[in-house]
Amino acid sequence: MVEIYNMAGHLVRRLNQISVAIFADRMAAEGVELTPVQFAALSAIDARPGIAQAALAGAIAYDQTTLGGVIDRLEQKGFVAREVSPTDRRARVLTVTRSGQDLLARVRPVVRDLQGDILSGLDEDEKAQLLALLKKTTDAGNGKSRAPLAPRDKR
Amino acid sequence: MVEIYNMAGHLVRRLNQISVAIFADRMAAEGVELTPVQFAALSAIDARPGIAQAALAGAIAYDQTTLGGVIDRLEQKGFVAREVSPTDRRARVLTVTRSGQDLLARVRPVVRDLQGDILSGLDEDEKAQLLALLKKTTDAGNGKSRAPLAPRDKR
DNA sequence: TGCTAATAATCAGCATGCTTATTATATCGA
DNA sequence: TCGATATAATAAGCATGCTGATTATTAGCA
Repeated sequence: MVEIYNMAGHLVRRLNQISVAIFADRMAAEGVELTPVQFAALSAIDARPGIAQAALAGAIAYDQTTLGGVIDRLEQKGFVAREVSPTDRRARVLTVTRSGQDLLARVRPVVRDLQGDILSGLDEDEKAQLLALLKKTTDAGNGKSRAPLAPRDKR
Repeated sequence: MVEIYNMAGHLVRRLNQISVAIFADRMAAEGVELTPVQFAALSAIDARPGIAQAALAGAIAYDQTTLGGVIDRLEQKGFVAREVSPTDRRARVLTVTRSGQDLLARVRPVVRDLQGDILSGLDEDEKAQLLALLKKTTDAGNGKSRAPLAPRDKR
């Protein structure tokens, strides 16, 4: 056991991989073209109609550039509308279209249901424990992505 | 709380994101150009000199195509040598170069050390618990990525 | 007010990660 | 041994995810 298999980083990568694969399978079974990332964005916009891209990126911890691309695709599929903000011409304001709402209604129970499958091999207590620990540590590690531990040193 | 924030998928994505960011920070601080994925591959090759790409992909749960690209970059940086297998001309056999070994020696303690930081906000008991649960569920969910739950239906 | 600094979005560029398809080579069974 | 099948690697194509740069716009301050 001189290796990576017990490392948090590796295990988390693996579990994320499993999670994404399960999501893809379920959506395919449902005949729906939607990635986990797209679902999260759509769901979050639905909860905050009129939110701007930057704020949304913060809310669901996506990189702003990445989110731009995600919204592109959601817009192209007709699930999201993107408009210039009336109060800030730099910002783009997002809303879920009717078609997006229909999709959400259809897909939400499937997504809720599949969460349990991601944590396969665990009993209910263990799942709850794991979830609680994940929540605790992600909350603590909050600004880790776009706010580097070390200050931007270049210049 | 009508949302994604308590979902396993979202939390795991976040934690992976945090993990990758911490790794990148530490490597940058070390003046080393190495991603988590590249480190895992290099470390695994070092543990199994002469392993072929397909077998390595299986060992560390990487997609075979993805691994091809990872090895490309490790080879280009001079950390890994790739040769046609003497027993199977389809296969490419991998070994860590001297330079790769030096890098591993230098970076391994840093990687080991950073694992604890990924699980910030947890005490030692909680970290051990989370690690054990992650291990248990990833072991159970093993074939989830390249072995779909539903059979390939197209055609 | 006018200039500077910050912010929102986007672009280019690179690394994962996966799918489908293609090529080269092995393997297995008739 | 030949032929169908399987396997190893790679290519093309798309979706995340991040960095650094650029443009447009806003905010803050002298």
